[in-house]
Amino acid sequence: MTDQSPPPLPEFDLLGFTPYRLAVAAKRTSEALAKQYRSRFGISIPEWRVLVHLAYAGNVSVRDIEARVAMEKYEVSRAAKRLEEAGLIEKRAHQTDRRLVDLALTAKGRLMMAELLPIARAHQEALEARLGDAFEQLETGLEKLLEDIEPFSTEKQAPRG
Amino acid sequence: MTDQSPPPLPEFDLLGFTPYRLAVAAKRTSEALAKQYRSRFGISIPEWRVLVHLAYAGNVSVRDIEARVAMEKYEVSRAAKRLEEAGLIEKRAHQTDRRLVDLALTAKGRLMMAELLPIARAHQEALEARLGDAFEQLETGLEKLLEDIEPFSTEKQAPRG
DNA sequence: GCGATTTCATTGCATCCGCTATGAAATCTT
DNA sequence: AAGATTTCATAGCGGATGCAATGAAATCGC
Repeated sequence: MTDQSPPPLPEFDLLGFTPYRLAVAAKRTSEALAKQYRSRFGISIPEWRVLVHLAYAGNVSVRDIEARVAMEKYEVSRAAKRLEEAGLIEKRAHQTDRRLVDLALTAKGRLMMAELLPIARAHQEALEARLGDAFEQLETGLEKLLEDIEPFSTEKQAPRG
Repeated sequence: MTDQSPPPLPEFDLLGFTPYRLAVAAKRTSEALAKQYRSRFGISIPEWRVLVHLAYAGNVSVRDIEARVAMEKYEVSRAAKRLEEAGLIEKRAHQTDRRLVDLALTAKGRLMMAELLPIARAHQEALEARLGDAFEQLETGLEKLLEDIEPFSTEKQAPRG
């Protein structure tokens, strides 16, 4: 006789699945802020990441940003293109290595960041306040989770000043 | 005299910014698995989420899945469309409410899930093992972070068995 | 020093995504 | 019980994303 009843599937709890939980948490924590970035300043998350990096790293190439921030090269490239079109950053050819493109904030970009950064900071503080003690725990977990991906600049850090 | 030096920007550490860290963590933990889903089974993350839900929730509508899993209605709808085209799920009109679409795994879908679920489970276990004690901490943090979004079924739970 | 290889950045293409509008069916209102 | 409102699912459209291919410049190997 052929078996009519389907074979039982192994139990699996999606809501307890760590990759899922992290994805939801990431979306949840960035949603409100990303909406502000977009509606008030017209920038996306990849663009925001590039801007933040430029805000405290001076002139850097696409490659540098890719290495530091968890972004693919083409993401950086496209973000940079849009930011340049918006007049927020400038691209300049590198002095000695003409393959590299040096990125830097324009005055307009700096002004915008001067407005944006405190908002992000406040967001972070609100988040920490809401989590209370749980924030430390979250951090411990994230630290461990990211530990062998975080120390980006293992081989490429020399060229940077 | 005009001020030539740019105004100093407030300090901001992107690498310590929780939304950023969560995004990286989410990407990192799902990357390897998602690649397998895609290359070996041809399914995306939204599709995977729908499948998992169907695997242990029997017949459900798009609306049900939207309520349980953190997905928008149109994401579920499109995932369902692709899954139907792939022969992994079946859509049927609901008995009494013809607006609803009941989704259910096909035999083919069940077979695939029987293969997929143990892989996901092993992935979770490997992750927990790698994190060690830090896993509990991560969980505590995530729990708190998600707490007021997690209890989905507040109003719509009655219809489900 | 010159061709082969590698590195850096961008782009083409196909797909995917988010938002909004649409259509269909049920429920509410009077 | 008929019209207005709400709920459910999908489709259209513009833009974003991922991947692989391309182009340009530097470095390597002989």
